[in-house]
Amino acid sequence: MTITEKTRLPLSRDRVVEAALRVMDAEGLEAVSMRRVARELGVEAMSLYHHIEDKGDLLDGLCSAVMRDFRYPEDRSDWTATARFAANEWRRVLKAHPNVISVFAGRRKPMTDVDALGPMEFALETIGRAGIEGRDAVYAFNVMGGYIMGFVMMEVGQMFGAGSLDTAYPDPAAVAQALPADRVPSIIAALPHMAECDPDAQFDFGLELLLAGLVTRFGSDQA
Amino acid sequence: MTITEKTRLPLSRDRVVEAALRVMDAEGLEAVSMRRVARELGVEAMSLYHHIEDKGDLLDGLCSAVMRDFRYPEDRSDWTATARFAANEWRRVLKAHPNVISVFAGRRKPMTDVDALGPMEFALETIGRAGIEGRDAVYAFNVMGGYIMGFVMMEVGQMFGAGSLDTAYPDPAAVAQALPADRVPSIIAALPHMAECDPDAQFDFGLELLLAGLVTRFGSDQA
DNA sequence: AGCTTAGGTGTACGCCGTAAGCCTGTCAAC
DNA sequence: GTTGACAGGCTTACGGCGTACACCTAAGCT
Repeated sequence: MTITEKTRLPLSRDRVVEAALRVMDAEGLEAVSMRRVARELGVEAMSLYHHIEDKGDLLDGLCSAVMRDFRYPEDRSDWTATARFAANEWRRVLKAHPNVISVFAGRRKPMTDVDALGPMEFALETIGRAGIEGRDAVYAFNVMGGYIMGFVMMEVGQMFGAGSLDTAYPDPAAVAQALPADRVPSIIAALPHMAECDPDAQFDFGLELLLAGLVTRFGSDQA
Repeated sequence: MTITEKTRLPLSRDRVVEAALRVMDAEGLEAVSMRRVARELGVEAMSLYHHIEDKGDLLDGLCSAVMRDFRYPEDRSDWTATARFAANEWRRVLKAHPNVISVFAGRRKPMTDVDALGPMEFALETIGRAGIEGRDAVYAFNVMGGYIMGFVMMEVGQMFGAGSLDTAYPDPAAVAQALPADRVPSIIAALPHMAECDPDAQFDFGLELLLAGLVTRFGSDQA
């Protein structure tokens, strides 16, 4: 189909997903509706269905698009360094689109898109390079993956008081105000430290704990 | 208000939240609408607004209700045992309502309900008993909490092929079918092990890694 | 020239959250 | 005992949602 006198780019699955990503980043996940995404493209809602199955398919596309930003290192000689890199990269792509974690959380089926699976393949490959195989590899993957996903989820959600991103931490004093002071003394005591903590350092802290645990459990041979 | 001739229980926030929980467990999160919950109670949608602020408030109530199932141990003498207990309990309450993890993931503000905060208070208290204080306590909490949340999220989502719950694992052969075989060899190799793995054992595996890491980092005094 | 088809549009249906107002039964104040 | 406030139900209505279905147009074939 040639471009009409309006000189409008033709739609495509990628363009639709990109537009949805923009809407999600700018206005939140609940703003991602067929009509809103279509408007973003100067088009009617029903036109999107020529390029995606349905809304679920669009959300799957969002997950894949986010994962496609994952960068792979050239040097993979040291597996712990590679694992560190992968973990940080995973967190980076998730935090680049803070609302996408809700989409992942809402999924009830395995991914099949090869773009979305690339990072997982890379992670398993790295685990294999560490000499961790079979059942142990799955253990290692789920432990690391769970940690990363959960950490980001708590981080972007400011779920238990500690947030990050560009939105500042909630003021500890204000949060404490909203709490029944005598019932949750340990939380109150922790609040100021939540505000002052560097989330990157926290993430690294747990990451090193897990990596060290994996190393002592499985040795540290490289390939 | 006395009970009318229809002998219907009066509504209350707790009854509304309970009904919503039932709907969510039976029909999924997207079925939790004002009208559906009202129908569950034999009532009209607008009646709910006399007991909850709005839908967001209802979802907050779901989170609190789930956390209220958290059981606390009597014996807290050994802090690692207590931490293990708390982690397992946290996972248990989340898995008892597999869709609630999406609600948590969608939250963008700290919790203030004391019922929902009880487990967090308990966790921080336990961490304190381990002699971990201040900034370190926040680190430990976020690391453990992130791990638990993320593990459950991946577990109930069957996100990367490995699921659990009563729904059986996806057949590894069938999943492999849907994959571009040559592009993701490590995933293909891991699939059968995902199917055969015990998720409880996986969870414990990572949990022990983290606990051991915390112990070596901070010593193991008890209180 | 005529056919197929890809890719856009418009209309319509049954959901959704919720604002606004109404109706009735309870209960405290008089 | 009457009255007035009000708690807690109900009804209606509005705008937005996902999407089924029918339609239109123009490109690319034979």
